[in-house]
Amino acid sequence: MLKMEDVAKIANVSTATVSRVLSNNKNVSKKTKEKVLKVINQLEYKPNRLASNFRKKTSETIAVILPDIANPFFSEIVKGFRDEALENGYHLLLCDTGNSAAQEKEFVELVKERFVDGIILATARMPKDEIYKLSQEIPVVLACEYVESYEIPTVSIDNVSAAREATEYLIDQGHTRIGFITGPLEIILSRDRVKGYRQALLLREIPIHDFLIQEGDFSVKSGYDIMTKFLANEQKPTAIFASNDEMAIGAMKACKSKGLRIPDDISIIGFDDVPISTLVEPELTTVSQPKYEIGSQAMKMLLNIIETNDLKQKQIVLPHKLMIRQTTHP
Amino acid sequence: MLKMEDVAKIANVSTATVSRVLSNNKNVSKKTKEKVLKVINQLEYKPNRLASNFRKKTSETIAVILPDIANPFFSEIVKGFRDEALENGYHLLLCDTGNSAAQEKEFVELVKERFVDGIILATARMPKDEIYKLSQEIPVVLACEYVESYEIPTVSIDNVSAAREATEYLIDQGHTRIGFITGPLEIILSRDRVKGYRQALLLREIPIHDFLIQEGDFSVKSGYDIMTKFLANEQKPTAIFASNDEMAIGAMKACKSKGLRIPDDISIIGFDDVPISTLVEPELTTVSQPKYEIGSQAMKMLLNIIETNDLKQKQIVLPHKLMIRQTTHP
DNA sequence: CTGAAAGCGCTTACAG
DNA sequence: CTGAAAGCGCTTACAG
Repeated sequence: MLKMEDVAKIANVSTATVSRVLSNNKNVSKKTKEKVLKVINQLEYKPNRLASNFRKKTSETIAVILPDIANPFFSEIVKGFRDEALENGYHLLLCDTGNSAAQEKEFVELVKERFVDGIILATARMPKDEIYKLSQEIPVVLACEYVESYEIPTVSIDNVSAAREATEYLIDQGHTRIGFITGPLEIILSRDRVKGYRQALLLREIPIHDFLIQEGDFSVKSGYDIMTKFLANEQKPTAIFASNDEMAIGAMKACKSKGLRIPDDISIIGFDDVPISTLVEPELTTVSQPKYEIGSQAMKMLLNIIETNDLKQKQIVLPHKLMIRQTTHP
Repeated sequence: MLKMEDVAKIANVSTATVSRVLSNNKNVSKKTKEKVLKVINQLEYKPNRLASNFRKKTSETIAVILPDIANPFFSEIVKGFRDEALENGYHLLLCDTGNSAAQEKEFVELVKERFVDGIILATARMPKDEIYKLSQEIPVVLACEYVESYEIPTVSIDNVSAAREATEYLIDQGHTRIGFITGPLEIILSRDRVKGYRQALLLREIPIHDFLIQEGDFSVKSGYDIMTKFLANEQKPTAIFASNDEMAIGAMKACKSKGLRIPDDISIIGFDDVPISTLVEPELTTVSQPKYEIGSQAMKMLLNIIETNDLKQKQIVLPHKLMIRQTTHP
């Protein structure tokens, strides 16, 4: 393997100069630069990244910690991360926690040792103050969730308002018994969506029944199971709002298996607008998030923190949109 | 940041000894080892991975190059990669080519500079001989595809036989005009599946019509468009075999929009058995691959090549299974 | 079993 | 604008 020394010798300059050329340092005369570049090309010299990273104490990689890469919601966000990172010469180290808080913690530790340049948490299960602590040690951006009262950089939609609007939409259609299938409550965005749901009922002076709020785990199965439980109750809900599309689809399955027609007998709204939501029948009404945008903006923000150490905008809130399709009346 | 030197000083040993303790080298007395470990724990010393990697010329990361992380087929395989890698102290550098051959090539180059310890190609768009060349430069395992006539390590199902069997299943049900929606033909596994389809027709002495073989790009939309084209033809197929589930689902949509009943008017078989296949209605009959297993075995093989430089088994073929559901008659 | 010392291939003050 | 030289924090023959 060729070293910088070899290049320097042939180009008749010092390794310092070669290094400067490679890093696009301005303190090199045009003539020298051209000469060195020519030798580099001829020799097909590739600098040793391991050495360079070690020397500069950077790895040019960003750790992305997320619950489940197989979840199409996250894979779309990851595309945003990736494009933005790659464009700036960074690579992604993907850490899939398998929805486990313990794994999440482990990854955070692992990743700190690895000298990644920054961390993106796409949804966090750890408590706010730990995220805050982490962000003091290493650049961190939280994607998909908004954290109040801390100076943690976040990129997300307004989950509270989004959930409130979807619930109000159901209320506008005359529903008063609206079942809410929430995601795991240790996750901030889950709590925010519950908050939005409750706000809507409160605003419209509709009584809140605890029984109508049930916690799932974002899987199709949990949606199915909870819906089955709802339907076994004598005071069945007439509409369902689920905190993600998978659970909504699980709920749809349960309704169909009981012979209920959607949306005539029961209305259903999901959250996220993942591709499956237009593949099921009827097509799912759902709250759409700008997934790719969340990803790219979060990465942009992180790289900005890393490179300038100056963060102008601490929190970005992106717009959401209720996609009215066929599981609710228009 | 603490260095090894600090630990050595306090423990009253040389850095060489500390390094040996850390790497679990046997040439350290039990007593010394304990002493050093104690100091390491007290000081909460973490070795600098960047330095260690540089020195050892390894990065302890594996590059995974795949077409599309958002595709649930790949995300399941990635889980297999990840679990196996993590268990052995390796991390994954995920490179999503966005289904582009050019991007794939770029990643290969990028990754070679990065000193990753090995590469997994989950499906390759580059020609066989380039894969072979690459595998001489750096440990490579090809996942999902089988390459004949080269010594490239692969982990896959037998795509030819799987496609043949699925086609024969349709023939057994009396179909003779079977439309085949293939994936991009630059991909080996696409060609293998076409091969299996043709073999089945040949074996059963059913004429092969070129018109019935159409190339999609693995997307729902391409399945929809091709199906629409099939249906516009006066000699419509009575059954469809698609090279992945997304295209099969696209085909289903097209059939439904024309008022065709599945499976009564037309039978459909997909490939891969991704989660959506049981969420659509009717549930999709499809060829199931052991996705997770493909991932973990491929990673195991790669790590084996890296660490022992000795590869006992060059090619692994895992079993597939036709999952008969509701888009075909039983 | 242990240590002294060289060296991995870069980058970066420093001096000119 | 350029070079000599130190040094990043480890690991690894080598010698004992």
